[in-house]
Amino acid sequence: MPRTAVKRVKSHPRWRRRKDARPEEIITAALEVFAARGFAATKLEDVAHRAGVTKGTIYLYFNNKEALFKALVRQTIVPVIAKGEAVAEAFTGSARDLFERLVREYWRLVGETSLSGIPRLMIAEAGNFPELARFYYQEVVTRGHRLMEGVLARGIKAGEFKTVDLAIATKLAMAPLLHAVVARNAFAACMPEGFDVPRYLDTHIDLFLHGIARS
Amino acid sequence: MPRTAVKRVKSHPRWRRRKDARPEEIITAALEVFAARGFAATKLEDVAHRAGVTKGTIYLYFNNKEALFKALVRQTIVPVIAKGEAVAEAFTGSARDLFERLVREYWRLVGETSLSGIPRLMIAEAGNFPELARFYYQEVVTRGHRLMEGVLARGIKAGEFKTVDLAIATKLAMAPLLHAVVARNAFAACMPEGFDVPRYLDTHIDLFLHGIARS
Amino acid sequence: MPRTAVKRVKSHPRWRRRKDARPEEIITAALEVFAARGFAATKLEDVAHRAGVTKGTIYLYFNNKEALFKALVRQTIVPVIAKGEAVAEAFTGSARDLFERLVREYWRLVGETSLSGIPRLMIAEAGNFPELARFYYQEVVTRGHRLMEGVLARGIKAGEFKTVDLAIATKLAMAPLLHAVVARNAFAACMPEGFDVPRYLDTHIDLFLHGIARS
Amino acid sequence: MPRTAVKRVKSHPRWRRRKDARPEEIITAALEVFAARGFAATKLEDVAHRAGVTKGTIYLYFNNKEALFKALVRQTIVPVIAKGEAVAEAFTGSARDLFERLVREYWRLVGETSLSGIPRLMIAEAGNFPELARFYYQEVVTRGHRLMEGVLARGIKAGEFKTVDLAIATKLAMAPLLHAVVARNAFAACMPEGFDVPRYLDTHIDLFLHGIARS
DNA sequence: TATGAATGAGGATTCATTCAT
DNA sequence: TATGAATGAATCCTCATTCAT
Repeated sequence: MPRTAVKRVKSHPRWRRRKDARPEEIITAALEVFAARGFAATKLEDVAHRAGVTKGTIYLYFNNKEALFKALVRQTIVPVIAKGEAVAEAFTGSARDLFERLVREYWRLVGETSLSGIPRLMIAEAGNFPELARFYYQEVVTRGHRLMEGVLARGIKAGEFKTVDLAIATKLAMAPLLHAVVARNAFAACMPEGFDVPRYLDTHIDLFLHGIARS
Repeated sequence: MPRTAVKRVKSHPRWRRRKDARPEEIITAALEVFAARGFAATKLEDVAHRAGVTKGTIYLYFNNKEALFKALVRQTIVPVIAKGEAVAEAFTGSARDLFERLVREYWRLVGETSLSGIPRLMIAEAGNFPELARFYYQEVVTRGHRLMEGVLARGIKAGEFKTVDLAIATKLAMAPLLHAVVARNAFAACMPEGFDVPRYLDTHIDLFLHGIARS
Repeated sequence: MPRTAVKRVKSHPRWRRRKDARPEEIITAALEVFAARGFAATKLEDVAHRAGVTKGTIYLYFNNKEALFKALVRQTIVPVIAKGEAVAEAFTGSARDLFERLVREYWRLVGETSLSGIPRLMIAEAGNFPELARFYYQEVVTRGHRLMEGVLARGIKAGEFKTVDLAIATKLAMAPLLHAVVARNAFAACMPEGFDVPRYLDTHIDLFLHGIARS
Repeated sequence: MPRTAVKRVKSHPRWRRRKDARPEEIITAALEVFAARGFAATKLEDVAHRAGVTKGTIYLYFNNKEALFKALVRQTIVPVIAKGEAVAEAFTGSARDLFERLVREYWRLVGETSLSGIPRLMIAEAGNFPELARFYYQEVVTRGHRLMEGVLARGIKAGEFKTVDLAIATKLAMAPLLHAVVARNAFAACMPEGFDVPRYLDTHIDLFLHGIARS
C-alpha cells in the first residue's frame, strides 16, 4: 500500500483511482476463459493476458487457480438469483404473468450475457469441485427452484394452475431454460440453423402454461 | 552407455488375455473416468488401471488421449440413436404413445446407464474439440431431433397435436430429458432429496402432451 | 479436486540472476552435452543442470529440444565462417601464406574450442534434421568451400599453384582439417598416442602446397 | 524347435533350411536403420520390419539393442581391413601403385556400399559406447593406419617418397577418404552439385603422391 | 523359432505457483 | 502493487524388453 498509495494521491489528488477494480477485471477475464475451455484446460496466463495483467498479479488477489474459479462462480451468479427473487416479491400480477416475466428475465440476465457460461462450467466441473458444486446447488439451483416453486404454488392457490407435484413441475419449468443456455453455449459453433431464442421462449411459455393450466 | 537394459523382476505373468476385447475394455474404463473428471483432468494411467492394463497398452489401440476420447464418444452414443430410430420406425400406435415410448426408452438406454456421462462430457468439452463437437451435434443431437420431429409431425398430421413450430417443439420435448441426464450426472452428490425420475418422466409426458394436444 | 495447490518448501532462493545472458548460457551448456551424446541421447535435464537452471527454464527461451539444437548450430558456427572470410578479405600476402593462415585459424577457432563438437554433431544428426543439415551445408560447408576456393583461385592466377579442378582441390584442402576435428572429437579417449596437431597441420600445409605447387 | 523342426524335415527332407541366415538379415537391416538415424533414434521395430521379422525375433539372436549395434560394427567392418591387408601383402608393384590400389579398393568396398554408414555411425556414437569405440579404434582405425604406414614406409625405403613422419603422413593419406565417406553419407541430400568421386580420388592420389614424392 | 501383446522406466513438455525485484 | 524469471511436480507418450503362446 505505501508506495502506490502515495502515487495515487499525487496524480489523482481528489478521487481514488479504483484499482480495486482489479479483482473484478480478473474475474471477468477468468469467466471468459474458464467458460471457453473448462477449469483444467484454462491457463492462468491466458486469464492474465485477457485481464491485461501478468500471471503473478492474479496471485495478489486469489490464492490459487481453484480460489479464482470459486470466486468467479460465487460472485457472478448469486446476484442473478437475488434479482429474480426481488422481481417475484415485487410482482403483483397473475402467476402466469410472473412465470413469463421470470423466464424472460432469466434469459435477459443469463442467457444473453457472459454469465451463460456459468451453468455449463458448473456442469462440467461439478465432479472435480464437490464443495463448490454443493455451494452452487444450494445457492443457485435450489434457490432458483424455490423461486419457481413459489410462482407455481401461487398459481395453484389462485386456481390458475392445476394441482401438480411442485418440485417436479418446477424442474420441468426450468429445464428448457437451463438446457438452452447450456447447449447454446456448448454447441453455438455447430448450429448452422441458429437458435430462434425468442420463439423458443414463447413456445415454452405457451406449452408449459397450457400444460399446467387448470381444466 | 547406460541407456538400455532394464532388468525387470516380476512374479506375476504380465498378461493373460489379449485380443480384440481390449479396445472395448479400455473404452469402457475411459468412459467412466472421462465422465467423472473431464478430458483434461483424466490421467491415462487411471484409465489403464481401471481397464486392468498399463498405460502403454492403451497406446497399442489408440494413438493418443484425444483419439481415445473421440473413439469413446463415437462408438458409444451413436448406437443409441440408431436404436431410437428403429423403435420409431417399427412403431404402429399413436404419436402420443410413441412419444412416451421414446422418452422412456431414452432414459432406459442413456439416463440409467453409464452412457449418461456422454452428454455431459460433450457439453463440457465441445469447446476444446470442435471437430468432435460437430460430429456429435450432427450424429447425435441433430439425428435425435430429427427422430423427435418425425413423431411430432406424425401427431400433427393425425390430428393428435396442434400445429406448432416443429423444430422448437422438438427442442422443448427433448430439453427436460437432456437436462435431467446432465444435471443428475453433474449434481447427483448434491441432491439430498434425490430425483424422482419416474415421476419426472411421467409429468413431462403428461404436461408436454397436454400442452401440445389439439384443442 | 486434488489437482492444484502444490506447496513448496525451499531454503534457497530459486534464482538470482535473470536476463539475456540465459539463452547463451543454455546454448553453451547444450553444446557440451549434445556434442558429447548426440541429439537423442541428450537429456534436457542435463543441459539445464549444466547451465545452472532447471528444465523449465530452457522452455522459456527455446520452444523445444529441436529448437534448442538448431539455435545452437546456427548461432555458434556461422560466425566462424564469417571470421574466416574477413581474414581472407583483409589478407594481402601470397596465396600460400593465406592458405596457411586459414588452416591455422580454423584450428584455433574450431579445433581447439568447444566448437569442435559441431561438425561431428552435424555429421551425426544430418539425417534426422534435413532442414538443419541443409542450412549447415549452405551456410557453413559451402561457404567454407567458397572461401577456400577463392584462395586456390588466387594462387592459380598468381602462378603459385598449378591449374587444378577448384572444387575438388578445395575439398582436398579442407578434408584433413575436418576429419581431424571430427575424429579427435569422437575418439579422443581412444588415442593413447595422442594426436600431434601442430605437426599434423604443418605437414598438411607442406604436403598440400607441395602437391599443388606449380612445376 | 519341435514344431518347426518337424516342418522343415517334412518339406526339405535332405538339406537344412539355412535359417542361420536370420542374424545376418537382421544385421543388414540394422545397418541401414542405424546408419540412417543413429543409435538412439533407431527403433528396433523398424529394424525388425526391414528384416521381415518382428521385434521379439531380434531378441532371439541379440541380447539387446546395444549388442546388436556392436555385433553390427564388429562383423561388418573388420573384414574390410583384413581384405586391405591381404591386398597389400600380395602386392608386388611400386609403393605408388599400391597406394593407388588401396585408395580405390577402400572406395569400392566401403565408399560405394552400405558399409559407408559405419564410419559415420562410429563417429556419431563413439561417445556413447566407449568400449565399442575402443574396439573400433583398435581393430579398424589403427589397423588401417598400420596398413597405410606400411605402404608409405615401403615407398620411403624404396626411394619413391621423401622421408616424412609416418604416423602423420598416414593420417593425411587417409583423411580425404574417410572424410569423403562420412560427409557424403551425412550430406548426400544437400549436395545438389553431387560429388565427383572418381575425380576426387584421382586428384587425391595425384596431389598426395606429388606432395610426398622425393625431390 | 517366431510372434506380438503387454509392460513400465524414461524423458519431453506444460503450467500453477513462487519470489526477488 | 506489479512483474516475470524461475521452478518442478505432473502427465503424456515412446520404445526397449519380456514372455505366454
